[in-house]
Amino acid sequence: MEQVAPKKAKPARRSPEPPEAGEVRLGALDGYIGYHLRLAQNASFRAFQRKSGGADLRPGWFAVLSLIGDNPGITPAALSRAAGRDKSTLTPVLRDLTKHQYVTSQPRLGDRRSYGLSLTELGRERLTELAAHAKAHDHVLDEIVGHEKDILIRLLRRITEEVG
Amino acid sequence: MEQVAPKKAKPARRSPEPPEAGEVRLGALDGYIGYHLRLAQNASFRAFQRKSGGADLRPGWFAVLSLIGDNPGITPAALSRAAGRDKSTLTPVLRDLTKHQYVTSQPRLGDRRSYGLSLTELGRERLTELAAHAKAHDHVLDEIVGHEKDILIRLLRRITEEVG
DNA sequence: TATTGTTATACTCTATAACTATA
DNA sequence: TATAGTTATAGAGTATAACAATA
Repeated sequence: MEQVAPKKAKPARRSPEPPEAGEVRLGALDGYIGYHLRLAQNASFRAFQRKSGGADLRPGWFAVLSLIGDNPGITPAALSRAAGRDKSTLTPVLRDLTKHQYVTSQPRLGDRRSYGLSLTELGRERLTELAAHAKAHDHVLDEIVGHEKDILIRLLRRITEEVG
Repeated sequence: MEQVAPKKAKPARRSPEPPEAGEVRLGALDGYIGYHLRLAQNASFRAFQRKSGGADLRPGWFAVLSLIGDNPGITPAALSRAAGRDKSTLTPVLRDLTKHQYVTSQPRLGDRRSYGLSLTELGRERLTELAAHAKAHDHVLDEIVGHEKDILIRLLRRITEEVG
């Protein structure tokens, strides 16, 4: 549970009276799923950012690009539902991805309010590139959880679907 | 007073050609621990916010209050390490908690740069109250994961500690 | 020199509300 | 009336950098 940057760890070892560094009691917090969920997600997210920071990989891009790649013609609304976020959060992402020529839109025949999204050739290349980073990152997670990965994903998915 | 549960689901059930609502393929994303971690944490966080919004329960308060309660005399720096966030993020939280009379500071005898934190009687009451909300929320999570709670927490903790 | 706590600043992710153009 | 997409605004959570005081 240390900082992200260097490895200057060196237990202060003073601890005159009050609870110091490593010996803090988590107490009731330790039994909360929500607490551990937050810590783990945060740690994972920061590690991911760190690892891909140099590659112009916005954390929000990969999931969107990947979903479009697997669902050519998908609409922004369907995308937002699949990604579990509000449609308004997608607008800037899609604008960026379009500006970078990773994504194109086609008008939808039956509904002029909407439009279908798909990857350009460039977008496909970009996705491949980003997927390599994501895979490397997730590989670390895979190693940490080992053979219990299936259980973990099943539980997380259940939380996503049923919490409310 | 305003209920936040509109609950106006309305399955569109049209799906002419492109991937619509529920039938989106997650594709590669589905195998990523990081992806499910993010979705689950987000869903859980929002549910928690929704449930406790009326009670003036800032999501960031409970963990801090709880940690101080379990570690009287803890310093802000130790607190930040225990909570896994930067010390600068604690300053405003502690200011609020102090302003509300939930937390007090005592000077530290051996180190005049720092100070020890502890709960006031009011803070202890507040913590009890917040803990009830948190417990209710986490109870939902408990039910979702069932008997595999221990496994889940163990895996999450391992991720928190080892990712990097 | 290193650490504690504070301040200033900024970025990401996300949400709600209001608006348009359709449907 | 309801939905799709956009815009504007807001808030939570977090980070980094620089600073003064102290170690």
